Amino acid sequence: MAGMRIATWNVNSIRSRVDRVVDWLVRADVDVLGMQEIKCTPEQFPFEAFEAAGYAVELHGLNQWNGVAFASREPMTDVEVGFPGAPGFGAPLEDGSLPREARAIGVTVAGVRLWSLYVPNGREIGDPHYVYKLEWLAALARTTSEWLAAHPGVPFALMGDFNIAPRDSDVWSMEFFAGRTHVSPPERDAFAALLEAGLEDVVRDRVPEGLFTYWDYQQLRFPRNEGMRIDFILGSRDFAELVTDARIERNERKGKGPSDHVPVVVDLALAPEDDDRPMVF
DNA sequence: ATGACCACAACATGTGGA
Repeated sequence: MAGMRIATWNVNSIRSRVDRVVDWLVRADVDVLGMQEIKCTPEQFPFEAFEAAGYAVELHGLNQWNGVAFASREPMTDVEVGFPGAPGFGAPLEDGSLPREARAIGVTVAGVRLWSLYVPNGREIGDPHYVYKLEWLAALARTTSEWLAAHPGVPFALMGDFNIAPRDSDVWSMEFFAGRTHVSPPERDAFAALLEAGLEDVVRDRVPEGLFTYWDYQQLRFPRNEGMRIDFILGSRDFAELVTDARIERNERKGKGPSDHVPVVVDLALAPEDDDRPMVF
């Protein structure tokens, strides 16, 4: 294949939105979609709608909370659930460890390593969920750094709902977010550590400033355009060099029954295999 | 019009989202 279209989307329950998601996949001609907040187990996942549209699915879902997945028209290999060092959260298990939540799944497609991530929310600054969020992100940065060092030259990307607005322009009002999560310095430092590990935001410079990926359902946030940019595709240098275009699909927030997040899309140029493509001199 | 929360489990209302 000469190119591949990759997207990430927090779908906020796949069972309540499968028709919208699959319709968009086909309409937008997406090859690989990373989903977050599927909110279901494998037994509950609506595989049929994806398969009928030509997509295979790999997922990590434990219960009605969180849950991440990939849908792809190209073969997925090396499926990995959770990442090394990811902390758990909640009441300790019998062995004293904490339960691991369904927040990370990795796959390889056409030689590109991709992760679909749902970063913990954090709730309020200082809350145990906030501490967990920061520890989870620190572990992610460590593992990313180690993986990149061990796999030189392999295009790699983390994509998903990071629940962090790294710049003031990524929220509709810094006054509104004063003292709240998503914009606090420790969260922004945790995001910066991912960039220091060797990743870059491959979408930002290709979309307008102030174009958000999330708008709360409440208080007319979408029609007032009071949103946040918290969904990202962070690629390694080898990944970034393949990117030819990027989009935020704002229109998917419109209409009946939308997710509160919209898809983020990148197009990759892949080296053509020596197959059916005529050589052009 | 882009429009005044939504999804889950469960069946009343609590939890979680951000």
